[in-house]
Amino acid sequence: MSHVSAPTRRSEETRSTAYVILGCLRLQERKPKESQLAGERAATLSDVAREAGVSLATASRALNGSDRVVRPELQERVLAAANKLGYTPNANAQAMARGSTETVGLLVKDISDPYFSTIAGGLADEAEKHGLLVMLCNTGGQPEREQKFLAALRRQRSRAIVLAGSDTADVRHTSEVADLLTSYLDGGGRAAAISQPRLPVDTVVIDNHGGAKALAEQLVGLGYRRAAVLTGPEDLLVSAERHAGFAEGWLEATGTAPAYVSDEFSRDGGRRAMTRLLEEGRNDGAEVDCVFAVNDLMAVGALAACRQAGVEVGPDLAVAGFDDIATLRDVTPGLTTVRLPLAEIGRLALELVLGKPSAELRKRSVHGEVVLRESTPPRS
Amino acid sequence: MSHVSAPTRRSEETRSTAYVILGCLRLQERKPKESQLAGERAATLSDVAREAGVSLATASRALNGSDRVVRPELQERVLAAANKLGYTPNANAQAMARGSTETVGLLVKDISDPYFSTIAGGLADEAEKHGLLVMLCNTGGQPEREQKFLAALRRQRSRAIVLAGSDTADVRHTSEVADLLTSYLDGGGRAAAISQPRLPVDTVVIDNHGGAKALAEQLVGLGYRRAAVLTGPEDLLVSAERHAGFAEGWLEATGTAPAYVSDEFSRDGGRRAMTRLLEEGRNDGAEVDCVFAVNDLMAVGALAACRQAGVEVGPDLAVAGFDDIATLRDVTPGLTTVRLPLAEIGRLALELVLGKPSAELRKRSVHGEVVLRESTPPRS
DNA sequence: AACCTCCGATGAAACGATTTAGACACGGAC
DNA sequence: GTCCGTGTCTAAATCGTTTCATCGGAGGTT
Repeated sequence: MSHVSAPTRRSEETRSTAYVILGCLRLQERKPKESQLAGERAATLSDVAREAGVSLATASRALNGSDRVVRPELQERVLAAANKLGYTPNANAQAMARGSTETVGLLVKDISDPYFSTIAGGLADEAEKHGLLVMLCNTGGQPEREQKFLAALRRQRSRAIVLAGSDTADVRHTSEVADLLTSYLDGGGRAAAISQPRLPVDTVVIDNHGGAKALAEQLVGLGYRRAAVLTGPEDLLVSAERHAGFAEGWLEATGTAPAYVSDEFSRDGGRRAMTRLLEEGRNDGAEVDCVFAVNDLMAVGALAACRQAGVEVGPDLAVAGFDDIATLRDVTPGLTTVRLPLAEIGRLALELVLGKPSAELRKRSVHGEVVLRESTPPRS
Repeated sequence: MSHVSAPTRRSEETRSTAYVILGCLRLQERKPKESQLAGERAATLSDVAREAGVSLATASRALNGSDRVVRPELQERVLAAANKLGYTPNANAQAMARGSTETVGLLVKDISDPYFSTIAGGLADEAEKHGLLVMLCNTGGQPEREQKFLAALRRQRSRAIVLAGSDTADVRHTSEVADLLTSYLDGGGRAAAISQPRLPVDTVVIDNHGGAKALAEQLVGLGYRRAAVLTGPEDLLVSAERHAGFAEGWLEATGTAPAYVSDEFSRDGGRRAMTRLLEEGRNDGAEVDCVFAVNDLMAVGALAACRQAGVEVGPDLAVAGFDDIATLRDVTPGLTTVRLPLAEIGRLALELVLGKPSAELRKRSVHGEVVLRESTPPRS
């Protein structure tokens, strides 16, 4: 077989490697139906047992060596047979027989948001270490979807669930989620939440309040005196906590409370809020020297608004954010923010949810670290 | 029951809603072991059937009404029984009996990379519409991990697999992946790839070459004459394609080939490459007026390097990227780039993999759109 | 030689669904 | 009165593993 470039010349023995030679791998001739009808169904454990000339039980033990009491010689024969037949255990059957799976569910509001994707990355890495698979559930912040996913994960008999999602003050929804969760827990599942302290499960608590407060103190230390906060929707807990923390710090340090404007918890929300803030400031003359956006995305929107309005961030006006999103570390001017170890948070959440269960709710606190950059220079 | 604030007063009937009244929901008293031993195991379909006074078969039909031939009255009785017992179908058992699952696997190199997370977002949304769950596999670009995940997805009898991952010229690895994939396909699975044309499966082809070429043409049109390309590792296909496309366009338009520097396919790689480029330029006097980084992350790194070196991007030097990552749309100066409909690509990949199988390989092309911003002003 | 112990392997019963083939009752047509 | 559909429901087989009793035999004690 000289060159394999003529697809017609390809024979059976070439199936595994020959087509690699081509720049573009070719699909070998599949016969979608025939192969199944021809009794070529996936090899099962009984097939392996028969091939090796042992019983089902022995084959099972030899393969997953649970309570390894199988003669080495037999073990080898079974392994060889499995290999020869291309045996792949059926995880669903295993799950049924064992009564537990190797799957954990992860609920996020929006995986394309770097906040969540970074958490997901950390969690996925940790999961891989434990040999677990991650079910990604993108709720889009819709309560129905969140509940649907929760139900689905329960059906799947997921070993554990991590909620990193929408964290609203919607009592009705929260209570329904709590219900689903407790019945899931009753069924032997494990669950943990990230920064949703209202849920009746173990939680990775992010110190939003403290981080924002520390930021406020630093800003006052830099010489700023009149602040405004760009917040998300009122019922979004993260936003509310950060707002409150900042306000508290600011009040304690300056004796005045910061103003605030709220809009969407997104880049565009930040831009709109900032635009409004600038207009109002011009109108009533009560201009601020410093703006805190409750997350980096909003802060970046604010930067854009400033640019458009001809306000130079840094000299004219200080802007700070929260999260320290990696891809945003290069905006100009460098954005002062509160760094959150997001990947670590994901890792921690999985650790928490896999740790041995305890009667009382476990909490694991994570603190942010203020990172000063050029968007908040010392005030002259 | 006036105020429920005293946990001790809580009785059985309050289980579903009462604790919601508290600011912080409380875990109801769980008895981790007892409840299981007390025969309180999850309700099964037989339980429901018994409760409703019908047979297993009827209960099954009534619930998932496949070939609906069950009397409405009975149907209702079954539904009521299921509801009363809090019945949750066991997806694993269903998967076994039906021989198929509701799960699709998604392999990405790094979910915390906005490129992949945006694709994942699009795919997840589409999956939700089809009632499918997404298994997220974060390969970290490690071949062994990729193969492990593929095997795991096969064990799980995933309905389909989408590969959006590492796309290297490593022939050995690619061939092993191809092997795993074909045996998965033989087992009745479906698979598709994103921008990995060497794999023997349906593919969403991203026109990296054309996009980069178009970008080159536009830049020449703006008056640039001496270009350099910041590439990723040589064996990374995306990088190579974009490099080649840009080079081709540039060569055709100016008659000269662009120089290039390669480094990691990341922000830091871009920064290092740019730094080296600037140094070399100063040394041999062959300075460039325009730099194309093969993705936005590298471009942003390049911007940082320029800033540090005191080179003003725009007036002094043009910089362009590729992808149009959403969170990077606000860097300053605005980054010229080639916009890719990433979410759409994820959606498309799922569509492709769920579409009815065909004998020949299906390809779906996606083109980028050049977006000019301030980082590449018209050359005076 | 009879008895007791282990050790290693096996048979068969779960696990929780779906689904096929069969049973039963009821009418209408001849 | 017999025959044949038709419409519902049930019994039982099946899916692929795990695991709990068993059970046969080898080896050591008395």
